[in-house]
Amino acid sequence: MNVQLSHNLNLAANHAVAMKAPVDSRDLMLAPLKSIGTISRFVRNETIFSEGDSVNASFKVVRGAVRLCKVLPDGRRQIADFRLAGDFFGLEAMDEYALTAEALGDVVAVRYSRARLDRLEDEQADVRRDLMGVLRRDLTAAQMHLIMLGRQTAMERVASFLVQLASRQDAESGKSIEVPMGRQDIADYLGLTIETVCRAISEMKRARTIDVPDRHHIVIRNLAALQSVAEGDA
Amino acid sequence: MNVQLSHNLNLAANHAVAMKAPVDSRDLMLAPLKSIGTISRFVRNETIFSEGDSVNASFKVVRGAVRLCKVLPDGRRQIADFRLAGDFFGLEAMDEYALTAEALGDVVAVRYSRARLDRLEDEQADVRRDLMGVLRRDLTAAQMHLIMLGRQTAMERVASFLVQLASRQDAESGKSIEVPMGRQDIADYLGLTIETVCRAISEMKRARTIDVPDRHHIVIRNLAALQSVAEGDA
DNA sequence: CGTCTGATTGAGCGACTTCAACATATGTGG
DNA sequence: CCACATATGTTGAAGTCGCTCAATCAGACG
Repeated sequence: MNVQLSHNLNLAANHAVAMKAPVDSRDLMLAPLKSIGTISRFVRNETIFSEGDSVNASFKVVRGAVRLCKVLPDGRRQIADFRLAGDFFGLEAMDEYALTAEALGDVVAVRYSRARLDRLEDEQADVRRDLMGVLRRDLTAAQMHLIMLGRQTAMERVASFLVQLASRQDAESGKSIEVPMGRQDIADYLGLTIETVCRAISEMKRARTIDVPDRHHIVIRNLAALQSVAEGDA
Repeated sequence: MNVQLSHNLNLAANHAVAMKAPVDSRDLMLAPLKSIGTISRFVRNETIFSEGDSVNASFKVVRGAVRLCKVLPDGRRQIADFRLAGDFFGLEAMDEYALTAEALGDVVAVRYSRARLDRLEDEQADVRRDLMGVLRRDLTAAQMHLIMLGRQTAMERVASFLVQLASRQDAESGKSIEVPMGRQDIADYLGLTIETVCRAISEMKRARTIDVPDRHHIVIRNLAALQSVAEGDA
């Protein structure tokens, strides 16, 4: 199951693909880490760590999904990223976490003590090299997210988000994708209100681009059309 | 009304700190890099590398400033970050640059061949460890930028930006800060139009929070007030 | 000077938000 | 298993912040 990852990971120019690695590469990498990780479980909406906490561990999602967010004093919330099965989080923190990590649903994760992780990195050069690759990918994803928040319209953001999810789940036209987060989480990730997200989804439904059998599932009826909307091809 | 605990980070200040390496650490760290770097010069608006180019080098700014941006097919532009003296850039790229790097004015930079850099990292563990720290700081800065674009108003963004600049230049109330980029660059960094940036600056001028002797200099008359605006304390 | 580029200000508009009502799950105790 | 409660999602109507369009201004430079 755990095989050393070749670190020549391809990062496609494609926006959505750039945000997430191909699914099969996730479990392959970083076998040496297994020796120092311990399993942690979190229930729905449980806080894994909070902004400002001193850093003593990083994590990797095994099952479930996590949101990384920050809440402003007046309650405004922005989600920086979601972490799904196979993703690391808490890796970018220096001495204090800059973001809060919360379980979207029930979560199983591997916890890596920072002290042990640092030691392992010193001992095994390839561990640090691979983790550096993880940071690079996260930074590139954050930069793409910046463009979305700074310069895309509401429709474009929602379409981009769905393309991202679809890409992550290898879904083509006709397939159904799982949407583990609620509408409010999507809104906070996209820098919109929940109402605007709903209206965008409804409009795509009307345009026969997607179907929504239930809140947590969306059928991609026309992926090409979705991508066009995401890119602003009107 | 309750003042939040110290762990509730001031967004703008946090962002600024995340962007800023202590000045004296810049030249001290990564001394081994000196052996493999070569000096490059770029003129105002020259492209250093373009989105999609295959990666063969990373850089460190010696003098001047660089913008990292992406342009959408229809011309919309988002600046992901500015790099000032002492900052690395192009470090996050995997096999293709995801962003375009352009010289704001005339720029002197050190160019590190990726092949040599990779080799040096393999040979000297502390080089890779330090560069990982750079990536961590960049990622944290990008996450703070995300919050700004997703959840702050125009006034808050402009104020945050000025606080950032001031922090980077160790400026207190009464001091003047240098603004190396034009209004359009500021707008594209903040996800606003140039007009909105102008109006925000004018309003702060009217409120006696700042003075603008010329386009490339701003006097911070009341840093505390500026920070309040940045945090949305109305 | 006149020209050019970048910055500033004003007027009107539109996309997204806000506020409000309603709908659809999901869960709980009787 | 149903009645009710709560959370989450959807739709409509009205308001607002930031954008667009347009005119004017301020330096820089030949």
